[in-house]
Amino acid sequence: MSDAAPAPEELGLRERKKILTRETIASAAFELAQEHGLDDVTVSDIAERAFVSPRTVSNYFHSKEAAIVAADENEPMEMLAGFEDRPHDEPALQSLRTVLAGSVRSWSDEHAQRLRAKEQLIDRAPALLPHRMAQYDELEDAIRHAVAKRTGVDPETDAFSRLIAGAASAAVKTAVRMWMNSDAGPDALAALVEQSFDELESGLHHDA
Amino acid sequence: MSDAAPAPEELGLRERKKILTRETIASAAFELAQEHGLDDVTVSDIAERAFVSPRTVSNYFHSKEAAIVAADENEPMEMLAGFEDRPHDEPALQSLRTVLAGSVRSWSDEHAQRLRAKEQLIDRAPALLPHRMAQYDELEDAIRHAVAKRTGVDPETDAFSRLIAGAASAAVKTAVRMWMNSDAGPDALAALVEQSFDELESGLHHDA
DNA sequence: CGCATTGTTGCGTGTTGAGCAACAAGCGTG
DNA sequence: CACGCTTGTTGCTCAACACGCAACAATGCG
Repeated sequence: MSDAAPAPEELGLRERKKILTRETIASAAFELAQEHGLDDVTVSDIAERAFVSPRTVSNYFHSKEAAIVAADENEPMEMLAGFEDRPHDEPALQSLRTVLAGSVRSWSDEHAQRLRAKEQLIDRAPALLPHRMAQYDELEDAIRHAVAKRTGVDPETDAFSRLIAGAASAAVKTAVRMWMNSDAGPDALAALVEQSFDELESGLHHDA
Repeated sequence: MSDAAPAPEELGLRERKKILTRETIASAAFELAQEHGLDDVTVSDIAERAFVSPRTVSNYFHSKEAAIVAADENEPMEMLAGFEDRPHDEPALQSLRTVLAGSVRSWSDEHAQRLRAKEQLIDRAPALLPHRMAQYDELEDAIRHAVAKRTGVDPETDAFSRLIAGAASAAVKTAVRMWMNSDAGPDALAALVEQSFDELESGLHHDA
């Protein structure tokens, strides 16, 4: 579950199949919701398009909403890849700025476009919002653990890692919200992320 | 019944009754979940304890989870009462610090205790987490609109109000998480809120 | 004091989430 | 390479749920 440092990422066939199934279900759910609207999609519909049984859909997600929101989502751990390699004397906020902006910038145009569409769908179907918020919470958790690990503190009891994780997550969220109604690509999103981090670094004084 | 309802305004009887019903249902839901665990509570149980029909529970909340999380919740607008009265030349972050910390400090010990219990319950029942995150999002929205209103910008397109709202919300969340496993009162929570805002103001440099 | 408005309730229905047991598809070991 | 162990998938079943609808009751207003 929580890959520490070891590199052995040779996944068995089983694991890969599971991941593929999960992605297929999520994509099917998202596409259907986009086509017919959230209320006119059932788990049976999703199952059918994903070539699995309805029961299997339930095995992967507690609800169709969770499945929809999971589509094309970036693993928080992937978003933070490279954080450990940053110089440890660099301020954490700056490391996060570099890594997160870089991660966003590496997205393909297609991936970015799907994420934009997903954000727009969530705005149209408010029932999805809690689940998206939970995803930001996962990102926040990943950041928090990464920061705590670097500074050698307990992620549960350390206030600073919590706060910086929340702030960094808010920076990403802000950038996404600003970007989602434009027609710009990943580069523009990355620039917005950097801009948000700049304001955080300067203590959120309005002139930024 | 069990709650000292904060509905002091001169609302019609109808409005007050609705608010009371909502609070009664939410409290019933929370108490039952605390007593028996989330999975062993049905909407019928909740309805029974709240002296309403199951159908009415559905009228107020889309799910029992939403009802549970709504218990003893502070209206975001109330949390921000007084923000408009702060001097307009004061940095927004400082105004928020004062208002939010003050709001938290004014809570009764009982209210604080119930909120703590709710946080603990949410940790035990992860299915509640998305809904709590959505509540933080509501707080964030309220902050965003308040800040945008003061500076006269469009809350939808202005990046700064989004970011500061997210950061302030993260400050509150951080404080609550740090506080929830202690046995301290509202004053201690308020102090933690102020501490988080201090770190935000100083640009999140670790020495804070 | 009626009439319009609006909250509450019961009913019916399509959907959901999950436990269970059977089956099949990886996987490890000898 | 074949056997058994582990684990993902499926169909079945059922309690619970969300919600539209229409009747009813309480409130608010003129």
